[in-house]
Amino acid sequence: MFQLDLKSRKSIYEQVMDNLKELIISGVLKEGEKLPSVRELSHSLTVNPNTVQKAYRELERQGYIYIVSGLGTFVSEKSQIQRDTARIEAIKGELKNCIKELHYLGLTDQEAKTLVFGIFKEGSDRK
Amino acid sequence: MFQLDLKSRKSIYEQVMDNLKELIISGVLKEGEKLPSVRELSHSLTVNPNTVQKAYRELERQGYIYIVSGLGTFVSEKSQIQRDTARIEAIKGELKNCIKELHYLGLTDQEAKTLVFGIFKEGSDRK
Amino acid sequence: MFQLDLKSRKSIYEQVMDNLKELIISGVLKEGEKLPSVRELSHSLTVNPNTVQKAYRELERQGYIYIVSGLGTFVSEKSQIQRDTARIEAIKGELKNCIKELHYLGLTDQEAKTLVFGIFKEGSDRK
Amino acid sequence: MFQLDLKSRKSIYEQVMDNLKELIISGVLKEGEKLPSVRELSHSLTVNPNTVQKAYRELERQGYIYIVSGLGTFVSEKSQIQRDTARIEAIKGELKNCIKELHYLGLTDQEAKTLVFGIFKEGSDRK
DNA sequence: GTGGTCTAGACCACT
DNA sequence: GTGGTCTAGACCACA
Repeated sequence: MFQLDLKSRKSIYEQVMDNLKELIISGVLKEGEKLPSVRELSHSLTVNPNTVQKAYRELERQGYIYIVSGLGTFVSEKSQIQRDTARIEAIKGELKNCIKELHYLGLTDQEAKTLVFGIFKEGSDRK
Repeated sequence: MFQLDLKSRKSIYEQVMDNLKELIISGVLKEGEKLPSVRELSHSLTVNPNTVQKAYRELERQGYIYIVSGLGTFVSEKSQIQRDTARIEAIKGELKNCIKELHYLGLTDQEAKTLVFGIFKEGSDRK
Repeated sequence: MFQLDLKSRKSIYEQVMDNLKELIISGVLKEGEKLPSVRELSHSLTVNPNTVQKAYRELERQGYIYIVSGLGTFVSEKSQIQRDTARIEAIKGELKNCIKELHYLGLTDQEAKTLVFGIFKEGSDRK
Repeated sequence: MFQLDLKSRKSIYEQVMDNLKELIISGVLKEGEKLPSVRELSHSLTVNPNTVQKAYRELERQGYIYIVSGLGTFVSEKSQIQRDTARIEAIKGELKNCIKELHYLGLTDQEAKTLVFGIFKEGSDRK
């Protein structure tokens, strides 16, 4: 389904969440579709089931999926996904800091913009 | 000098780092200027000296300050940091993660771009 | 696993680092192999866990090991370290200092060269 | 007389020692010649007198100079300089470790030798 | 005075 | 169980 990077500093459950989010947002996992069971996924990732469960629970909290006890876990309708504006603001803050730091490191405004654009470009190329 | 948010999810030493970096980048702390000693700062923040030291050491590793044992800690010359391509790459990575996360949060590519642009615009307005 | 010399002028965490590096380089600890946990090693060395952790973190920074929070610490693949030109430069610096010091100690350039050659010779003999 | 690098991790008194040693070994400071007084040198280096004094004391211990109370400090006869064989062995150990590490980093024996030679070459070029 | 190392112990998040 | 952070101290070498 996807791969984890143990060497990353990100915790494993976060990586699982991020990967699943990506699959949902990109439409690979469609609305209403059933996710693999905790056991299945934990086995295929060779990861502790608790870790997968934590990822599922957090994704449910954020509205991406819903868990039906005894039946399985399913992708929510798009409209269910809450826009976590607080989180968005936090990220905006981080972005600001990064850009400020780029300036401090000697990049011109233009260079910084080019760098950021490059990231968007990479992203859309990959798709 | 600045305030910490003990309730934040960010660890204290990271907050110390970010605050100091901010002060350096914004020019409040000038090149060559002496930072408060580990003990001073730890006292004024009512935080353990080890915590401040950890922040100082990491900032030194990133090139923002240099530590002279027995003398004190000083802001590096900008020229020391510039051309630090490794650091720029690291920031690029952070930016990537931020942008990825915006997508996760449901923003379209276009919305994310607009948000990032806004940051650049704010920056140039402020000047 | 190994022994520390508390009387040494080297700090404990450096001794831990050097010993582990030696074990990794010599192949006693193989790629991917799990290192003892911080607590285990600190206990078996009768040393504070923080001290071991410091050694582990520095070794991670240098690329020799990688740390997975909650899982353990593992020896990096060699390929991760190779081509680490920054590290090579750092070693070159150390070598320079050593050679400078030999000169300080009164060895002529020729004597120093002979000594260094001897090391290469030993190495190839041992093979 | 010479310059210090505060950003170096070497302690200042060690830098003073090393510089003076270099001047003595290279013959710039000749046998019997008077060294600058602690005050003079500490002033010209803008350094704490205690620091210079510590360097002088240590150099005396190693036989490079001798201190005559009330008169000044002088360069020893060459024959006085003790060959600190223990120290030489220690350095040899460090060199061994460095070279081992170079091998581990993927350098061939030949590449390592070339690198080490380069250092000797630089040194003699500078003279 | 400065930073550097270390101990003994605590609490936390993650696996 | 794992590592990560933090506190409240202590002692050291250096300036």
